[in-house]
Amino acid sequence: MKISKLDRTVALARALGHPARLRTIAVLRSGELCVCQITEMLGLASSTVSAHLKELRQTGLTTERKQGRWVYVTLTDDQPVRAWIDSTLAAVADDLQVAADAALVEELRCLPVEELCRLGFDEARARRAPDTSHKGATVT
Amino acid sequence: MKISKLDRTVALARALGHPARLRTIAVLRSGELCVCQITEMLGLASSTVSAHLKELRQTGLTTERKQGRWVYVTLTDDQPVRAWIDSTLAAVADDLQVAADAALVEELRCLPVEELCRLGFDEARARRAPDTSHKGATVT
DNA sequence: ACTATATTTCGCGAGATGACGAAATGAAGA
DNA sequence: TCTTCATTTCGTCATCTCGCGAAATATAGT
Repeated sequence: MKISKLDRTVALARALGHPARLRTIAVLRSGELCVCQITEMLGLASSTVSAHLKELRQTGLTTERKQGRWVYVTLTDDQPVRAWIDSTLAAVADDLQVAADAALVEELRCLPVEELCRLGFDEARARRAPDTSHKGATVT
Repeated sequence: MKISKLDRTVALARALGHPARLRTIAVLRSGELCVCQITEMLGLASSTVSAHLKELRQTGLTTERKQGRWVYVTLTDDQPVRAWIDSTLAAVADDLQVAADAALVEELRCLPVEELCRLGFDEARARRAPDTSHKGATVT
């Protein structure tokens, strides 16, 4: 038997009911990201991030695309789901953490993915601009 | 320190991320209900229902009003939250379970609360219309 | 005061969740 | 083919969730 609308909606709500997943969805609004970029932003073990991304994918909130060694995550193009995401994220528009995430990701996009993955943000950035300092992803 | 927008939004999503709570919110759209009516609809132990209602209240999705021995639950009048609830519940508009809940609650409203609480739905209903049969709240 | 009873709180057990590190997988380049 | 390495899967552990019944709380009526 098919999954009911009720259960599907519950699953969607649960999926956004965790800070790491909500932050991920929020930051994906600016476009697709590599798994290593999301991992850097969240500051969690890659295995943990993988599990979160799996849940987002299985719930239908995101889709993934594999390109070489890297996996890129995008928001679903399902319109009703996108609309619901938007209405949920409206509440975090001016959240400090979400803003910090967006700013960090903006920087991450400037770095070559292979360097970010291999070295981590601080090292990769040092190669590009050795004199600036790094603010962590987590707001205190 | 105050709770962040992020954490509050996560809490809201989590609160709707359970069938019993989502069904409760859905059925409250038709107006306030007594705890015993919600308990009858969900078919769960009253202690369990009490815990669910506590979470909905603490998250700010509902408010409660005590009248004599009975506690009546209402949706919050906070407009942004109401809007988010509406956009979430749009997805379950045509769900079987949600429709069945609405129909059942329609009947429950016709019964005096004191009889429903004391006897349960079947007994209370038998007193009013001894020859009709009862469809359970749970869709199979 | 005493009883009846609607609801909440408490204590507990089974199962889900989320974190991690280690090991497995799979694609790119040498 | 052999190595490298981004990502996933697996095993484990601590914590949270959600169900229940029993006991506590609080209110109405006698």
